[in-house]
Amino acid sequence: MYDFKNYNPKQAAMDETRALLTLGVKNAMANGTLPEKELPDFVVEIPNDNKNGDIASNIAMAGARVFGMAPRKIADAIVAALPSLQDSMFEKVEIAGPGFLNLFFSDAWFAGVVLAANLNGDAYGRTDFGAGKKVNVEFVSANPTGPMHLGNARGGALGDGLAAALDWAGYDVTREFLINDAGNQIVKFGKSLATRYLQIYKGEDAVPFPEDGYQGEDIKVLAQSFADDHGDKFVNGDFEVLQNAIIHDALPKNIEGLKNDLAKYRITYDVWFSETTLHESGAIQNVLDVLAARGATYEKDGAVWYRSTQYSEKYGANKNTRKGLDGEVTTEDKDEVLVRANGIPTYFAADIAYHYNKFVTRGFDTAIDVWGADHHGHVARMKGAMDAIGLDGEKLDIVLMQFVRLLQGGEPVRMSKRTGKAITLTTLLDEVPIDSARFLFNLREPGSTMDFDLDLAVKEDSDNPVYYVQYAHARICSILKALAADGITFAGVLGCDLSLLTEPNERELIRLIANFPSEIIAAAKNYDPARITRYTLELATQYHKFYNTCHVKGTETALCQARLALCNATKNTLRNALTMLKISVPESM
RNA sequence: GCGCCGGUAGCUCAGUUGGAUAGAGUGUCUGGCUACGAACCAGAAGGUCGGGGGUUCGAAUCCCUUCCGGCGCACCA
Repeated sequence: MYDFKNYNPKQAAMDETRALLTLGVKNAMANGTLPEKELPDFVVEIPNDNKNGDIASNIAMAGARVFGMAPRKIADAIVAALPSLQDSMFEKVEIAGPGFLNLFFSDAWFAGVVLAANLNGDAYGRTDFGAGKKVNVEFVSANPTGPMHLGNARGGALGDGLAAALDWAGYDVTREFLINDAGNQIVKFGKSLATRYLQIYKGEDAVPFPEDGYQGEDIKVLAQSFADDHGDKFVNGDFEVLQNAIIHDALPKNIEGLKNDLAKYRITYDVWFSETTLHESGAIQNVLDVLAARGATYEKDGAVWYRSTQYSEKYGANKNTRKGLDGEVTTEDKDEVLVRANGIPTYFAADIAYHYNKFVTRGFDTAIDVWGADHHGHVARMKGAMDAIGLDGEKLDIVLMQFVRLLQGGEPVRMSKRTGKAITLTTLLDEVPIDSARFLFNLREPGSTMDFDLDLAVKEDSDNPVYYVQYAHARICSILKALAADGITFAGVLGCDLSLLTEPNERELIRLIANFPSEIIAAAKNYDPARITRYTLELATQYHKFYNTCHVKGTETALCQARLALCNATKNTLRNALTMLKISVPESM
């Protein structure tokens, strides 16, 4: 009888409104109160103020020009021609203001929300919106040459939250980390390590440190560890032999460290993808061959170039423009090198091969990359490269994440990976509760720069919004316990008279619960999981308001049970939202 | 010079495909625990939506222009 699987109360109401109004217009045209014209585009929306209805439409205003009539007259004609609302989700329709049609939910709609949120339990919020399409979400992908920083903390919360939202919205999601274990930065890593190793035996002044080397303390620690295991046997040997040996020793340790830190941050990946495998398997060579065969490359100055300018233009790439000393502006193409004159492929070549692997080898419908804003110059040419190789650049979506500014004592703390003075993710997670970090880093949409207030994050009190949300859940659990102590238990939603839930704060709470599935879909569609975090704040706020105006304990049985059903619906929704974000859901605090 | 992302209350930020009186938190001020947890709630004050044009029934939202802040324009990744 009750099947609420995938039920999305908000969307259902909007769909029904559209169908009703469309039918109303058709009926009005059939009975002559509206002229026979093509149905205009119109909007169905939720008004800011529910005095203006639960659902509103501008159909009468949108049709003013087509029908050649005043909006209010059109509205009258449509309302008169509507079918009976008896079995609909609505109890009445009003005409208001310049011609808005405002629809008000019936008791049945409110009851349906409470039923769905109770009966669906830990699946409430899930929909089949994404129809099982395969989506790859790649995020963090920090260089294994050093510790992670605060940007990675934000990228982690963002990517993991996005993956969760997509999962709940009905996509088949793979979480992925690309290990950049090849290329120049690894060579630099090796040189830095080897130098530190030699300095241990010869003294710091005897062996100059590379100017562009990694300065961090972590390099010294890794070199010392290598020295502890192998002694001085590499000191007088070939530098490259030492370099390779020490990379081979240190890199797995760093990768293990990345995995541990991310696991502590509650991020577990489905795939850890090694860039080296692209070099070794011939995947890069294959991509170079395909691009060459399609005429997308040429040779110049001993290097292989890709015609980036030509392919990336449709994705918004621009040419280089320079202003000379004489004030004359010149423009030039910005083609990219794929294979250097020394025969080594660039990272760009590897990246094309990597995305080719995602789409062709592994068959993802969509690939989403979460990148720092400093990589935005790479976006257009990466998408263009997908077209160039015969795929579709539109299927590659890049989420650009703006920077994090760390605040401590109200002052910004500057970070720099090179000098090694940054606050690392490891340090952060030692100081800040994980719940707090995950919540705060996922509170802002990706496109805005965010401040991370360290003083606030470590606060375990009500200033910290995560506790406000968790407290709402603890309060619900507390009511259940208090009632159980009096011998009262929740008998289940099916026996409740949900039409008793008529207080404004009850209705408002139900409306918010109803939004949950739509909120997840919006987060998935807009690649903005921060919506979920903000939603938990709204829901907690409304629950606290309900709590202060509507008592559960001490009311007569039927109302008490109906309110228990509402509490349980809220509890399920809060728990599902927080669990999605991998934030804990305490029963008491 | 070219491009990307921002600019909304003192501060931090929401604002859905253009909709009705632009919202919330925080801070300031005033109230509410002898009924389920006061880590809460209610109320007050606080706005030229950076500026200027335009599009239309209607603009924080779309277009043009301009100012300010962050970032990017490598045979680096």
